[in-house]
Amino acid sequence: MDGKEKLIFHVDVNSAFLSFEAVYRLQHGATVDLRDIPSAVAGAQATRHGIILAKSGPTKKYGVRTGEPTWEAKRKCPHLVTVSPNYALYMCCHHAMVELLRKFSDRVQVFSVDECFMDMAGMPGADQPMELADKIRKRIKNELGFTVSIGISTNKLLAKMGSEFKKPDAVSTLFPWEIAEKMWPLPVEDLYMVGRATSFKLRKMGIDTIGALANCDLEILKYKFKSWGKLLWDYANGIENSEVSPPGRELVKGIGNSTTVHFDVEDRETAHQVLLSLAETVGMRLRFGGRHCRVIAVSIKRAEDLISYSHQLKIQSPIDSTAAIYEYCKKLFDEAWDGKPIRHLGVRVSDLSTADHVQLSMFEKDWEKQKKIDRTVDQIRMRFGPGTIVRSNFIRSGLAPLEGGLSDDASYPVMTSIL
DNA sequence: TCTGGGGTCCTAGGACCC
DNA sequence: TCTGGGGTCCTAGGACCC
Repeated sequence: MDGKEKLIFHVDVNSAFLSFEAVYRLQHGATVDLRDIPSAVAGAQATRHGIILAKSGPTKKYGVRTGEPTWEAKRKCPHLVTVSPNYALYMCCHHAMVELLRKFSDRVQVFSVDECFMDMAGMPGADQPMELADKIRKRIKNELGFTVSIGISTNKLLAKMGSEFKKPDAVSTLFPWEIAEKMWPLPVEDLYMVGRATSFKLRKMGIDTIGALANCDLEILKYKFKSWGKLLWDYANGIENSEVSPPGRELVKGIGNSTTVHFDVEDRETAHQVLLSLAETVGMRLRFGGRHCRVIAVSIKRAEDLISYSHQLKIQSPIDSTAAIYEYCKKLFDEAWDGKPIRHLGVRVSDLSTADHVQLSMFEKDWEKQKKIDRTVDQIRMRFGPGTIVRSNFIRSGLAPLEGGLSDDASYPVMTSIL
């Protein structure tokens, strides 16, 4: 803004979950490095969570993709070694990396569990960006044991695109004057924010590369894609100027919890039970964050065709109690459910407010008594662990009393359309 | 024993008001 | 009980990201 040249780094952990896992195992006496063999982090198939969450380099060669069902991956790669995810470990690695990065800049933006932006303008060594990035890369490798790819540029978008160029364990630049040479020849789906649907439409228009998109008539894009068109065109031309947001926390807009139940849910009571376990976690996270919500939503995924639908409700006065959330969830579910077997259920709250003073509407139930119960339960769970208090109706249900994690990974801001 | 779970933002359409 | 328009709020669904 003040005419000073910007310098942004994007740091991306290579095969994050798998690398974290590999390092941990080596530190605990493993003789094989998971990164050197066909391996993957995958959910448990028995509970129908069986998809590939991260894969090693050798696995990549078999054409295995992240997000693909484990059985399919094993068909492509019969000797695939799979390990279960360990989110607590990933958060440890994440924190360790952020801590290290903060030694190089006071402006580090956590972007996800494995990605950070760094504003390096004016930092020591910033006059030699390649050398500086290399120093960071080496320190992470030596001290933390995993490798990263770093992209260097003058804005976040270009830095992020740049970090894709060379991996693992590498530093690349994508300065504005390198866009035409380095970014424009790439297939259009390599551009950040061009997903399946957009890529399909662009290809149908004859736009196959990022360069073709960049040189397309902006008016045509705006006509076809509305506000998306402008964003796509800007990104293809390397235009993006958001700040590396400071460590201060951006407030989360919504809190959700959903689960694929390990059997098909075919009756209302069981569905309610699952909703309760989801509402418990959502409620706790809401209260730990000192927030209340005004919108409650339930989502349902059908077993037969995996199609999801949802139902939501906006209420007058903000709530944060588990019992209140659960009551609304039951109502929403009963109104929305088509009666067909369910694979997946979700609870999500939004329109959040800070909990300072909450006004009670005359027309809605007084949840004050429930709030005291919640608070007590929360305290006990915090002191003695989440499993110490379980609602009696869960004991013989075969369902987890608290669905979803309470780890603080969800509290990290996720990437949005505006970087 | 087929495909997870956590987010954000945008848009279309309907209800309702002036 | 004819016609038009603008604005806001709400809901459902779709797109994208990691």
